[in-house]
Amino acid sequence: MTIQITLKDGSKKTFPKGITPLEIAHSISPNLAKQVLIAKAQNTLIEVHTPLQQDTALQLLTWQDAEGKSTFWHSSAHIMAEALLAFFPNTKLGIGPAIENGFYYDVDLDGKTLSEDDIKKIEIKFLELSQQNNSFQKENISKTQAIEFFTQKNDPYKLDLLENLQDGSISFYTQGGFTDLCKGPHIPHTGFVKAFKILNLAGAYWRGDEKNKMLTRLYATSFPTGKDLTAHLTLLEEAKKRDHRKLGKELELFAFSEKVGMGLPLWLPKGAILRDTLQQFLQRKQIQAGYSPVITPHIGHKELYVTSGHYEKYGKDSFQPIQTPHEGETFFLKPMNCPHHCEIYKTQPRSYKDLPLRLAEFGTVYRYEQHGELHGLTRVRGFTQDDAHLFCRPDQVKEEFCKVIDLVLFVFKSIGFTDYVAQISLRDKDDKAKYIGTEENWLLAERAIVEAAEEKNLQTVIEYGEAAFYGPKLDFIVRDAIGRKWQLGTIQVDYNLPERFALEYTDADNTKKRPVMIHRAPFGSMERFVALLIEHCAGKFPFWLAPTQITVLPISDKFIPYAQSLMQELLNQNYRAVCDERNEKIGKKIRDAEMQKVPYMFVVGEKEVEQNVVSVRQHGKGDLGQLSLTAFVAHLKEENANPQNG
RNA sequence: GCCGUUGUAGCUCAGGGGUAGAGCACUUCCUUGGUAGGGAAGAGGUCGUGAGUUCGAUUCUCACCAACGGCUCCA
Repeated sequence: MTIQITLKDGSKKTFPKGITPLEIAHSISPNLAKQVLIAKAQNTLIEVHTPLQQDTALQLLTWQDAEGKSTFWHSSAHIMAEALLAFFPNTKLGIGPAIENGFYYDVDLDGKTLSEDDIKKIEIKFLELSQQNNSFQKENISKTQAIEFFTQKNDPYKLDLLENLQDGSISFYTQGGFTDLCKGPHIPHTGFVKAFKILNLAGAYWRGDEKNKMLTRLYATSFPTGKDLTAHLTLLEEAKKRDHRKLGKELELFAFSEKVGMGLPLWLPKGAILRDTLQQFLQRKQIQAGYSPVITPHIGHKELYVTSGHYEKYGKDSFQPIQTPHEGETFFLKPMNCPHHCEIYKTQPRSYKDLPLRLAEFGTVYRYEQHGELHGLTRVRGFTQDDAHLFCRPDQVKEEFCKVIDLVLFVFKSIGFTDYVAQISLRDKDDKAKYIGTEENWLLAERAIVEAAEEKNLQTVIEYGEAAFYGPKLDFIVRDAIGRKWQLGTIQVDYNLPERFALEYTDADNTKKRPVMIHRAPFGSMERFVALLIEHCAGKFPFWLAPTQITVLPISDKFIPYAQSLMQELLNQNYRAVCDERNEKIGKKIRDAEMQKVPYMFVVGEKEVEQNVVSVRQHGKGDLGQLSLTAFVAHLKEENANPQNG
């Protein structure tokens, strides 16, 4: 009795029936057999000791494979639980899945907290256990037995999990002295895990529901060699150096003040220049694309938000109202710009010929975010959206969508963002009742988004049920230095506000029609965009965005007049230049300019004055030699094309 | 809002029951220099805020505030 195995490279081999993936690995090479963690047969993960009974397409997965890693980490979570229980036997276990770059386990420590010493002890115990090469043994078990087991252990979380499991599909895994409810699969034995570190502790609600008890989440990672762990920790350190909060302080871009209030960023001179440059860049591009800039106030009458529906939905969770002392009026800080823009739409009767109408505003909004949620510039309470609202006919939705995607992609390309994903959020297929707007319009809009994303060749993820109640949307998701995901650009279709504000246009047949509204923000917000920009380029901004573009460094104060004249000439040509007149040696001035990541430095002394030239030094690259100012400016124009002209 | 950690000079951090220290930055003086830190002197802090324990608290306890790591949330 033989079976045919098709391997990853397409080759077919014949083996006796009942052979295991591990034996097959052995037959290929003993080295592979040492590395194989898990196998994949007909797209299902199976353990390496599983006998194969029929013809199968088989993949042997190692640490090099994503699924090899996640299995490795999941098994590591079991070992960590075993190590933890060795010191805290009363701990109740929640869930312990693999995640990106590691794994976690949610545990109920029975009121105890873990100290640094405890962590160290657990880490040592973990390695002790892994060295025992304990195999992961699976045991299928009936639901009754499982419930009995965890009732005896008094573990409410596992019992909760069991409630949702089908009898017959329940399995336990045991390694060493530790048994856990788990559907598997696992790596062959604990010995594969040679390096382990607990990264941090955090609170997490059981099942992610804030009504439930908060458990302690141990985040950890593990590797097949100590070298891999060291490399990973080095990577984390490097990422921390890019953190926009650290660089924002070092490069004097922005700050926070307890007195001003949490989550309310103060833009320092250098940060303000950067932000302003970005804003002008987009503003110009938008005018080219047929947008009309508008400006609206920072507060709005309560009635505005009653009409928009935001008052009812968010009124009590927002910044509290502002009362006028005499008229008895109530105002709110504006949490978004759309209602104001709807009122602008209504200032005159609109014809189908006027559409699309694209109203754009860099509008500052205020939202009362939970204080635990605030994070540097990426999550704040007062921020400026690069907002615009496109009022269009239903048949224009797709074209407008495509144009916005073009604009977003242009922005990303100009900045050098390449690592992003477009997330399309559509309705929940099973619960269409919670959405407003007609079925016809939804279908039209959803199709328009999907098609537009396809036409523009976006790498997309479709999420059902993630749409806003008022319409589907497309968000651009970008990662920060530490791998956290943030929504930047967004494009959202809205059927709600046109309805609530009773927006109309007169169609060709002289009937009143309702326009569709599209919200869009390529940057998302100036704050979040700048944060990710800082991390993306590690503070080394492209020339056109650098707060200081050129620093002139006189060798001694004899040459300050010449240095000043150079600076002035650069300023006259609209470059951002400064002159370092401090009584310091040139080495020190260069060091400081390098640390501030200024793109170009002019070193000027006797030679330069005599020949009327500058010695140019480029950040991170060093001495470029001597040039006349004219030649340098020509070089700049060649090297640093401003994307505004693109 | 919830769980955990942290809070000492403008910044980065050390210290510790008897009212504080370093480096950088800052001010003044010396130095006038050639591609990543020249030298000296000086000024700077109610040790996050408030209460409690104590003869005495910046240090120990508690509460509050804020930052950080997460969870929940995110128009």
